[in-house]
Amino acid sequence: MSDQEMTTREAPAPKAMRADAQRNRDKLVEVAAQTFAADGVDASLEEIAKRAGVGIGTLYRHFPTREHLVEVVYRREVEGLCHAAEELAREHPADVALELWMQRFVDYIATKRGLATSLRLLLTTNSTLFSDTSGRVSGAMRSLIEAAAAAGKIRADVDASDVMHALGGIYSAPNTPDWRDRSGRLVKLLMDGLRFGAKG
Amino acid sequence: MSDQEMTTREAPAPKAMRADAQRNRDKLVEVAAQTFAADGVDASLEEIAKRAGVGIGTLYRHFPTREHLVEVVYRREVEGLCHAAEELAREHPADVALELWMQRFVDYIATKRGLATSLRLLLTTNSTLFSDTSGRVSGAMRSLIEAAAAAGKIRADVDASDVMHALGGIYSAPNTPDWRDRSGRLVKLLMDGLRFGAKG
DNA sequence: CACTAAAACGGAGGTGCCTCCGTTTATTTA
DNA sequence: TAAATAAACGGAGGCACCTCCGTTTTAGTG
Repeated sequence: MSDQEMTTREAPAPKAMRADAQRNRDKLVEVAAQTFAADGVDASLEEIAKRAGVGIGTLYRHFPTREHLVEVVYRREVEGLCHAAEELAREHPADVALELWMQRFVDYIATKRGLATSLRLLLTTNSTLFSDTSGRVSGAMRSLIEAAAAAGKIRADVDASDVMHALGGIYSAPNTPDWRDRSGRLVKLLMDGLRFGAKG
Repeated sequence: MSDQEMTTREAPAPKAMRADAQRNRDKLVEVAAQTFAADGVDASLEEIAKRAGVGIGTLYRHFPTREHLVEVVYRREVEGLCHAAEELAREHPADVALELWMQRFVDYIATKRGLATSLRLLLTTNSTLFSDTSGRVSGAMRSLIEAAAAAGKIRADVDASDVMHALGGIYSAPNTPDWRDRSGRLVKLLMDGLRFGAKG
């Protein structure tokens, strides 16, 4: 009711932000996402500020603690994953969309694993973080699966929670160097299983 | 069976330690305990090393992370508390011993509250830490209560878990400046309740 | 004792954290 | 458009972390 802004980009306060502030903030999140992915969540904040082309003071004004920044990056990741689900569904056959999305889901898991360590403390206070994001993710997965089943591309006797459960092994797998490859094979294997007996 | 040492002082490895190493280690723990109590668990490690009269390198050799040091200090605290129970029981009438011990228990709680924050991360991996120490503490309390009850100094229809429960309020009380005083009054009040109806 | 190997010491140095405040820039007002 | 004001910028500076390695000390051995 009282919203006055159309720019619904991620903003900490509902108050409108100055243009340069918004620009810098977006750039910081962008760079932080890349850097965390590449170097882990312990990456230097000064390095992130430098790569984003702003001073360290600016980074700290927007994100008072490292955890704040990590949380925003994580939420953005979830956002991207859910958005990708819609996009893939629009541009590919339902079963292909599902497979491509699951491949991307693997990356998300990797991120989540990395962040979980650094957010463990935060989670004790702000416990809604993981629960509501994982709700959104499984919602996205559900849409893809139902669409694929409705199109007869995969069997109809499974649901999102079954698939999520089948992917559970990714979570517990140790951080071996070939982790990613193995996860990719797991996804392919799972897709074969899903396709087998389609329209049956 | 294979123990070769009598010096059962807190030592990380069963291997005998060089005399100077042991000396420095003990001093560090001693100083760290004081400093953490005075300045909180975020106290500067370099400051602790300096006060202990050793180089920062020595501190890190003995305690690779801050958490290691905090944990050792905490265990020492528990040790002291349990030892105090025996000593007080030896030197005072049973009810006085119990009261004095509970006063000291208040300090222990304060320490534990402070450490809990910094150990929260550690606790997820090493979850035996709090469970086994609190087991020892409640054991000490039980001895004192049973002795006092057996001597007819306090009523016999309460046990350690009742008293622990009654002291629970200390835990949740906010960090007001008069926290300590109020806790002291709570202990006195509780003792009056325990004494009332003794030998009844 | 003198000698030696192994263990422990310690602090310089390189890096990151975070605050503080003088400077710059966007927005509002006249 | 120009001036005024509020907001944001940015980096110097001070402090703490932690590693690395040359120096010192201890505990055996002849």
